[in-house]
Amino acid sequence: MPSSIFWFRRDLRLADHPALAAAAARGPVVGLFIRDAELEQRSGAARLSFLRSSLADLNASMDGNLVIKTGAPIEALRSVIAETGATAVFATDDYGPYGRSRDTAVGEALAGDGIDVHYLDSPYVVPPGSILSGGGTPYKVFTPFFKAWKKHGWPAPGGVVEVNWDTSLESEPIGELPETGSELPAAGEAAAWERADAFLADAVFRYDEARNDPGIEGTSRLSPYLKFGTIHPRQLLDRLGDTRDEDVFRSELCWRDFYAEVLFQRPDSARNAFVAKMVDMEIDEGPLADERFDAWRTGQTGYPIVDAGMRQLLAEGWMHNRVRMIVGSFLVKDLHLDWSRGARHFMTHLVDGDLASNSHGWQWVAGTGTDASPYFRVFNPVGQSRKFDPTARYLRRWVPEIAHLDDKSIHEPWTCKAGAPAGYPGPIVDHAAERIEALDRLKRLKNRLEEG
DNA sequence: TTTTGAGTTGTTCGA
DNA sequence: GTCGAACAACTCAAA
Repeated sequence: MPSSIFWFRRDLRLADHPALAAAAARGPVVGLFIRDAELEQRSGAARLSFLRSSLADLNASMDGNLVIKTGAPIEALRSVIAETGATAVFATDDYGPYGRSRDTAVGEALAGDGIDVHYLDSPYVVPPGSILSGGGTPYKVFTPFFKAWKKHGWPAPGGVVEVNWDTSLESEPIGELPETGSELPAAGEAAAWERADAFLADAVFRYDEARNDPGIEGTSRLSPYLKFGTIHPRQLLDRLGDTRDEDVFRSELCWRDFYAEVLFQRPDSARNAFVAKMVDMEIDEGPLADERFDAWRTGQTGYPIVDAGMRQLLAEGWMHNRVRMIVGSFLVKDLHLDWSRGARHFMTHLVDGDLASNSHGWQWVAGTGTDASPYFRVFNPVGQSRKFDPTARYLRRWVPEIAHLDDKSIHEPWTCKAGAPAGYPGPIVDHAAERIEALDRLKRLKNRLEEG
């Protein structure tokens, strides 16, 4: 039997892998990863480094038989087909805008060459497009989607796939690990399970509360592994019980599916407001806006919780989710900048950067997304800091200039009796004033819509 | 078709 | 310090 090619993309694991199992059932398999310059350009150093470490781990699990090719996917696939005489290509289906158009083009081209192309399974619990509301339309609200998703169900995870790897090809290099200056998590399938086991044995049972405290390890930290498929969400669901806290974690996995579904239905929503009328919202641009964006980006806004988050992002390629919301709200509602500007910065630096979750997380914060959240929801960066980091453990870790301040004034150093600490900026804007400005802009938008 | 209930994560004000 | 109400009205999803 001639070999099949298994084309790895966002599924860098050997367990619970239906698409790989389908390839393996057909005979020898060339395990291929294509270094696509188009995708590498979109990754910052941290994500690229994590990806390459994940590939190195996968290669080790495959006894060194992972084949790397560099170039446009169709050319790389044709060259492997020419070298091995492979007659079929298998891959896990991709539902993002770039992946869909790439896979359609590749599928048509290879079909023309007489090659069988199979896209199976997905990186999600339920593949996008499978869950529709009673009216046959896609869901736009999370809660009914969550209910339908649970009702729909999912297959039990499979075991490790036994593969007869085709060893005839020389591989190109995985690529250097770019210098990031970031502390990245350990990559690979075993590392994913180490993290998952630790989380599922302990923090998951306090998840509802603990996930909101950025000063402790209360979140799963599994997002980078889910991004590259070193673990599949099915495998996590299979380990969850029915306590309230476990159900909250289950809902977080469902959010990942939900946003993939929304992006699948509306590919334009990666860059543009999901709610069309919000594109007319007034945003600030120009030199002052750029200066403020730079202060935000580098963690120099004078609001400790915002600066802590932005610095954590640069240092770890990751930011605590509670803090993602706070810095997002600050960019959009205090600085009046376009959410997509913040989203692009996140996508550059996040190790777990996922287009669907990132774009729609930002749109939720900006009020341009799928939920009908009340317009007066503006995060207060001081209030959030006091509420969720009461002992300032997170602030002291990431903003050492103010670490000596007491637990009360550290959240708003400008109120410090001894005067503002040296080496830390004063607040670049006044939150109370900018909150009112944000509400005014929404009011003005509404008035314009009513007139027009 | 119409009706009804509900909607991730908030803030502020005043009692 | 704590608590409930107001914020302002709209869209979605199901019955």
